[in-house]
Amino acid sequence: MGRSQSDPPKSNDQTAISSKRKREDEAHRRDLDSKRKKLLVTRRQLPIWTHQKAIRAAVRDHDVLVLSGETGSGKSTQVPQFLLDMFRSSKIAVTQPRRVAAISLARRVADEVGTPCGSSSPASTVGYSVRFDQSTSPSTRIKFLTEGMLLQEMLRDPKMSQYNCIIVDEVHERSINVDLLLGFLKQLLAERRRGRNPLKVVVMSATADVETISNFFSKSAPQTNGHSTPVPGTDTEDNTAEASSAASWQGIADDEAGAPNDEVNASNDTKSSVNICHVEGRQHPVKTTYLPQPTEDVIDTALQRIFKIHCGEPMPGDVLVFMTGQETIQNLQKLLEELAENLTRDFPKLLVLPLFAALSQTAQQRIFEPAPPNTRKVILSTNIAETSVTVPGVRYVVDTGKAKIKKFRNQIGLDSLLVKPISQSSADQRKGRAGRESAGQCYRLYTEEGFMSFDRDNTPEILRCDLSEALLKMKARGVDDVLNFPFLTPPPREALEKALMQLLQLGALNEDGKISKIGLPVARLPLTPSLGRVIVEAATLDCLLEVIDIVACLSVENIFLNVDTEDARGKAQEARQQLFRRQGDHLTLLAAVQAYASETSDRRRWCDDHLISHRAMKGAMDVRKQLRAQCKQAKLLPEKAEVETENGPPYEAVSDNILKAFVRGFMNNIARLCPDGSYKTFIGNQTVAIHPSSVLFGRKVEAIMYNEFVYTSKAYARGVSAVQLRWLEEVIG
DNA sequence: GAGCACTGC
Repeated sequence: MGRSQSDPPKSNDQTAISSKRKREDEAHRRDLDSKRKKLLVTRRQLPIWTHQKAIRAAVRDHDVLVLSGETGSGKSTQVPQFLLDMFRSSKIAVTQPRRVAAISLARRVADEVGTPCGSSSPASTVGYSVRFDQSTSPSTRIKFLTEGMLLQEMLRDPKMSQYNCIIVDEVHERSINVDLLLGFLKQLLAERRRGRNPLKVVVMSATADVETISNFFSKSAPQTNGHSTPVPGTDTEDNTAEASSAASWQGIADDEAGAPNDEVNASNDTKSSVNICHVEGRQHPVKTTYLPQPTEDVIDTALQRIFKIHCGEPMPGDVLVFMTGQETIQNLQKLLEELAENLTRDFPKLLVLPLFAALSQTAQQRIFEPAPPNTRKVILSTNIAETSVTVPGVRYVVDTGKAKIKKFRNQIGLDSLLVKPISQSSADQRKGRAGRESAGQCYRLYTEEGFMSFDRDNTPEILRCDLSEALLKMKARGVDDVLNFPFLTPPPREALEKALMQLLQLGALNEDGKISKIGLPVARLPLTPSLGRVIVEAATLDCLLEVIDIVACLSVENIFLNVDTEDARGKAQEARQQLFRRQGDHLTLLAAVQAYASETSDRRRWCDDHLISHRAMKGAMDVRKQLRAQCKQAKLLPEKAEVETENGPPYEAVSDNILKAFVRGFMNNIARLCPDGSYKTFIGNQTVAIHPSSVLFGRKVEAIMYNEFVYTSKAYARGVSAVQLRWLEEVIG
């Protein structure tokens, strides 16, 4: 980064500044290097370290490496580094299901490599890319990204030409994005093998069930694009300078994976050569205890177990209790706190902390604070502690064996969210949370027979959700025959057909099943096809800025905080009342965004005064900014649309059009009022109740349109507005 | 007068 000799002569001051700068740079480099050397000591102790040569050889000699390794093996941080010098001229992508993981892994790996992270320096070789936060440099060689981000990149660069290696991590979680990604990669491997720029894929999973994935890649799949002709493949080129012998691989290679390799490249080009590697994890032992008899009352059993641990087990050692939801957590918290009052002084104190996603950031932060002296923490948590949040100091896990699980019923377009038994792998994941720092214990509040009756693995999301978004992404990638797409787990044909029907109805597909002029921008928007369609419709109805504001709110958690105490009502409730619009939730959200955006002095305080979540509002503003930018790119919004909605004409003038735009995207979600006072869906004649969180709750209007149809204790409509039935004809016509 | 687990673009 030194100056070239052609630079103009510098003044003394400039010379002084530039030499100071040089000294600082030098110091910074030394800093990074000493950090790197220190970390190298720890890296060498990781279980995966001894597999380095084998992993490099496997990637060199095969198209796909399937790597299984339990927590603590070091695979997420080490594998990208092992492969770095094999791909000199291009990038390695590493996908993660969650943003925090992508960012923290990038920071860690940057330290280990000895490079600044992300965009902090043009020389940085390790970066990350997640929604709203991209941190890369021209020199980035390892890029951590969320699965959704890589899918988004794939829509813009179908060949993924900037990457020679794609590492897909945490595949065992089986998010719909990971399934989609694996299908696309299977197709892409075949395409890229024919070119000069072959692609390597590494699939990493925490469970030993690597066979399914291995078979998936090594078996041929029907071609999805008719124009491609099978070309005899060449063996993958040896693009590493290292002459590492494949012999060291033999000990680890699985015979079953090695066997089909010989024929792979010769016959059908959707087959890839696959190798399997297993790396042991590093966890402390956890002792498991089951109930002798099933329990009638899990809450009561949990209560007793927590007190037995607290009074019988030595300090320190916090307790993590896995429960189903906010309500049960708060109930148990109350019971525990009452009983803890009566504890004699012989026992340590008890600090009960709830943990669920809807909790404010500061309340969640409390689990990381050290407990006061002579106090044991009991954390009552939802599934959030299973994957997303690591609770420190836990030595005891209490597992109720249940979770709330969402499932989409495509026959009626209804989501159910019900308490169900978890899977065995989920139970083991929960148990593992007791052994992160030292040996621990896990109390399962079910019998061993109960455990044996659990499903082996979580049901992949692709079998549980609305497929319209996934199918539209496929169509946008040119996958015409979605019924024959290489799915790792093929969804039922009925579910695929239903989603195709939905896309046709939205006008996102042409009659021939190919993506339409409307479908293309919809596919690129970070929204469901329905909401994307609403955006496109709003552009023609001249209310796009307003609709973007509403859609932004619908894309984040509920902006209205729950009021559970009488005290919290009163003034604040009254202030919020000013935002309520009689037409329903959509215009109420718009009023809230406009009021928030026009508040220039203290937005946090404005939120507090109105019982509105500041976190959600900030999120909505991020989405709004992104949607506006993307709408400009898609020419839905004029380039110079700098008109702030809050300064524009009153939205009353366009309020009907706003709701009509929503009706276009949610034509199946219309219900009309019946003489008995209930609402029945226009299609299917199902009874729906307006959710208590809606401003229309308890109101009677001619007809309602809603964004979500969720079954919990009964079938509820959420995100509801009053509409006129004649709009339906108008919108369709 | 009743209540949504968790991610992600």
